[in-house]
Amino acid sequence: MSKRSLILEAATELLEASPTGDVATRGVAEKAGVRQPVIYRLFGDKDTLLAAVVDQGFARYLAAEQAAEPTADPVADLRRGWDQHTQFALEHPNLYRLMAAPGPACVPKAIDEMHALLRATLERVAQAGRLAVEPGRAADIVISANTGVALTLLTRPGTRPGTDLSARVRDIVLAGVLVPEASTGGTSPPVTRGRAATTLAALLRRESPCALSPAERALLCEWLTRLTDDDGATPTPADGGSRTATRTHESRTGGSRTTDRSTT
Amino acid sequence: MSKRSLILEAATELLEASPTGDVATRGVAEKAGVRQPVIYRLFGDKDTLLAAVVDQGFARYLAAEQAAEPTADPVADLRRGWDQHTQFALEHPNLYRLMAAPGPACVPKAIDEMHALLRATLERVAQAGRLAVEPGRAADIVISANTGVALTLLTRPGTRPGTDLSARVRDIVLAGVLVPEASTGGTSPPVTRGRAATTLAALLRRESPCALSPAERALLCEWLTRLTDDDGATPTPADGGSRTATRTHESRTGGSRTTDRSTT
DNA sequence: TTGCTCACGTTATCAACGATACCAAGGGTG
DNA sequence: CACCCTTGGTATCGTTGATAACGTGAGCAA
Repeated sequence: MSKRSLILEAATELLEASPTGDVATRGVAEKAGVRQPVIYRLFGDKDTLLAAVVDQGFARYLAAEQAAEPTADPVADLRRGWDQHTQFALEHPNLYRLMAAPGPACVPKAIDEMHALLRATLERVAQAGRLAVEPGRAADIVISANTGVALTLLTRPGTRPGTDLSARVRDIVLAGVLVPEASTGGTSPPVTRGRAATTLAALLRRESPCALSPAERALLCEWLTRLTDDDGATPTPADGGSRTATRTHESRTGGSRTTDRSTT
Repeated sequence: MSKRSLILEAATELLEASPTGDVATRGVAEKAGVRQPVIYRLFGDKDTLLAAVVDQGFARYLAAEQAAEPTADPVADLRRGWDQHTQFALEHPNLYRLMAAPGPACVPKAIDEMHALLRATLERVAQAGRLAVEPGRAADIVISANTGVALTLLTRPGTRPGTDLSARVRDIVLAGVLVPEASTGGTSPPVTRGRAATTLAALLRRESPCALSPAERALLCEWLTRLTDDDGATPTPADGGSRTATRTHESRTGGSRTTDRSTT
């Protein structure tokens, strides 16, 4: 095994085991069985070394994802890609932070590869007539939102445990990027049980006089919150694919002023 | 001016002017006109100092935003908040990176304040009947996506210049979180408490699987019936202006959906 | 006044870090 | 053999975060 690979492997292991998310070149050299200046001879810089570590880690991840990608349903692939992205971030927090929020030396290679892979999937989605925006822009949109969700989950683990933030944002973003699936019937009624509960809870929170006692009201609000969670059917991964676009938001809420006119 | 403020100010200026996004305690001390150990006496740690810098910077931003917030149209406030968030990130990249991707010492205060402010706006949106998910979760969703967009714009300035990524993701995310305007096609639904209770009760009566136990459900239905009875009560005792604003936004701007499919 | 504590600051220093200068084999090639 | 280039090692520099030890002046009791 080449010394470069040894150093890369040692740096990867130390980085993933580091509580601070940082590694020292001396530690890497010692673990790799070489002297410190060898690192600078092979990589030239610590940032370059870390960039190589990130690139290698993401290359592995992307290879694994690319291997299992092509399915008959490109939209399902899209959703699976989002979930794997989030899962990878949670499993490799330090690596992911280095990629998502780099310092001076950027790491464009990993992101670009990821962008390319996502774009390929989006291209298949577009060929199926399901994509609503240009694939490149859609890839930017999806990657941005996915990165934000992953970083939120990383840096704030106490963010409402049990709330599957990633799945929620995924459904929202994909629904905004995809063409709504053939809506059942003419106008699909978007009034679900969860929304009704949300509206009622908000109204209850505001107004004071009520037909219920304060204790009843408190319990009612708690129940309404629980009802807010399930929008009718729990999003099981088996059925979830079809629900992606059932949320037809056919009127883009407000100001697409910049989207239509100026893009040319 | 206290030495603490001097140090904070010096650290802020150095941080914003730093190309690497990092500052040295010696530089901060020199600029503040004090000796280095004073920093450790006042803050105890470099991470704590940086956390204080981030908190102060975000407090200023949040104060400015909070001052200009309350408008008649809460949805418009929501959109403006998103844009100001993105703009602030672009204007203060180092500060924003420290907040969005912190190291060992987290900076929960700034994010929590931001979350609270956004949640207040979302509460007003919910009271207008425009919110589709629980305000707390909606705040998580919006902040996550907004952070991801801001970090993407920061770390990759070459991301398709001219494409207003932030506005696109904003429209998508808000469309996924809000109730579609004029969903029933006709007039805006008068969001009274009794009507929401009626809707929810009807939905509960129809669908069987539920997050509540049968006993809880029965009691909930009874309460909803009682809430339905007081339908004639005043919908808004104090602020009557909020409801008039639910329709201010124009409905649509032509199909932005299938416009640029053919770009390949 | 004297003696004491305590908050505040300074000087000097440590340990770890990234990075570099300089040297020492090894191995082809003429 | 001499020559050069690659590869690696030794020793070291400058900087950084952080700390120990000491000094100083205000407030306060006896």
